[in-house]
Amino acid sequence: MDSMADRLRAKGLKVTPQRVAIYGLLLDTNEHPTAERLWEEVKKEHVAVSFNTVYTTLHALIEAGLIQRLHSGNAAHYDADMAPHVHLSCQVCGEVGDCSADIGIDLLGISPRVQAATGFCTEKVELTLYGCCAHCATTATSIPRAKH
Amino acid sequence: MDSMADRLRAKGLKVTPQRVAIYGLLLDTNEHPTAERLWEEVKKEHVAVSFNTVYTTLHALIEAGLIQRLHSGNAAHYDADMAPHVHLSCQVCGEVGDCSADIGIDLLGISPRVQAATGFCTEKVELTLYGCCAHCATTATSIPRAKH
DNA sequence: AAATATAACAGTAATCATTACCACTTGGGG
DNA sequence: CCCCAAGTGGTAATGATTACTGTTATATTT
Repeated sequence: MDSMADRLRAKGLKVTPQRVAIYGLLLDTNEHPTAERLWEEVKKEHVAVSFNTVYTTLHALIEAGLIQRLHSGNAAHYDADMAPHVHLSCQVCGEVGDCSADIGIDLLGISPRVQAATGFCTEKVELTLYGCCAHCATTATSIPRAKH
Repeated sequence: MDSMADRLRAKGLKVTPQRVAIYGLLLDTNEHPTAERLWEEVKKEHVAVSFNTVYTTLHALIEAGLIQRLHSGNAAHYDADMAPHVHLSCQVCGEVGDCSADIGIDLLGISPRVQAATGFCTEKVELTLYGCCAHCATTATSIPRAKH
């Protein structure tokens, strides 16, 4: 079967408990945690792992094209969903989520049009909306201050 | 006339040589420099300014809604053009530019649709394309290594 | 299944961007 | 012209990320 381990091996990456744990967590969640949050989750799970290894592992997974890194604030967020999609970054709670709804944007079609118009060769498209998520809007205790 | 100074005063900001220099540079260029690059440019111009002041000034300008901050890499880039537009981030030379061509994306229309679908209240939309700019593609001396 | 080469891990230290702090200076309304 | 809130500059601190190095585990070979 096409397990995580197979996918790792297919990219020439050794299969270690740490990698399986980190990649598995990213695949299971539809949130997009930061490296630090991911580290806490991994430790909570079962696996002893250093903070450094989280970074190096994430870097290895990015190089292998298995996950992507999002520039959605001051700290990097990581996403196992490689299909281009819209991200919602809440400036109050700091969470980054997907926009599940179809908002009629053809993200895939952008690259060829830009290439034709400007000669820019696109490798990755990132569409991020910054604002206040529905949850934080209701529990409006703190004033939304943009804390990039 | 609607000078820089007037715009600063209208936002309750004092007009200092440092602010005029920094804001002026951002208005003049259609590049989107980082804070460090901006610092070098300001010093080159005429004004003695500390690196710290560049940051605080940029922050003040952002708060006033006169410029915007872009999350287009590891370092922040700044843009005096407040209209939502597409950015092209070259992973080879690190420059961030505008996509002048119309690529048929309705950036303004996204916010209300997302609000209706998910309840997310959008304050700012950022659409960035990561890849290799036309210039770096021709002078292909270095291998494009995604540094993120 | 043991040996071996190679890649990964953990811990610390270093780097880079950004922010905080505080004493001193300055713009601009009264 | 004077005063004071706001701005500036210098240094120090923080937070995120990367580099380095000795040790350990994986996958492959024998």
